[in-house]
Amino acid sequence: MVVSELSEQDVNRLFRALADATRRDIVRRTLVTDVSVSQLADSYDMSFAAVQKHVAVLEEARLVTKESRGRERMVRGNLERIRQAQRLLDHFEELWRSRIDRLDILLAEDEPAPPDT
Amino acid sequence: MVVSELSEQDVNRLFRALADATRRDIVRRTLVTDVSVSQLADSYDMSFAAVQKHVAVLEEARLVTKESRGRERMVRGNLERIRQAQRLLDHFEELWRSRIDRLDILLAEDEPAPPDT
DNA sequence: ATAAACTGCAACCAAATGGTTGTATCAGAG
DNA sequence: CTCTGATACAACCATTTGGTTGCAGTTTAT
Repeated sequence: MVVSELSEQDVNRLFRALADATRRDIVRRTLVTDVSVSQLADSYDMSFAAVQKHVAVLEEARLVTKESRGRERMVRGNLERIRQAQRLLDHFEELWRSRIDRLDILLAEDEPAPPDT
Repeated sequence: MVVSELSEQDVNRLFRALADATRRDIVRRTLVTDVSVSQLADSYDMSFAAVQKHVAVLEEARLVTKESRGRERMVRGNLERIRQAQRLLDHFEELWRSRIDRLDILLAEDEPAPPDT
């Protein structure tokens, strides 16, 4: 189980960070190329401080990292975190498959349902 | 592009709905088997109304559907919505790949960068 | 017909979110 | 050294969120 690295709190932060269009856009841009905070701020119709807060949220969720370069902080998207989110969603798929399996078993049996677990 | 069905608002709701441990658990349970709202409420250490609100959030995000059965409302997880979330994350992966491609091009060239697009 | 179980919804509350402005720090340019 | 650009951070504010209690409406059971 590769996902056990993540606490429930971590998962909360991860999905919450993705639940904002500006932040998703920042992640997209910084996955393609490193961008400074002020470059990002120029792109959105809000204050520098607001963009900075979004970056901070993404950083706490570890969806981006920051690296000092002179007086700028370059923001870089962290693909590994995206992959962790994907793995979490994969688990939901597996659960769903288990429902199908249970149905199959029921259909294949003419005995009463087996003791649970 | 299969994801264009989703507005930014839809995506916000989708990820926000997933950003709560109780709601994720409800989705997991209702993906495996249909469960009534009161059965769900029994499982968590909060009021019935609180659980009902969580279900409502999931319903708005279309992560679950409800179906009347007698006096109960059976909650059923909607895998398709999970898959849409996965596709959204896949797009992030593709963007990241484009970064690599760009690097490859730069390394392979000794001419100045080609006109973009 | 009554009572009990299941649900929906409104009103309320504390805390978190997403934005603002203002001030301070820090690195680079003149 | 001084000015400017880039960032950080605090204080503040409106709205949303996640919880509560209370009440009303339906469906089932007695």
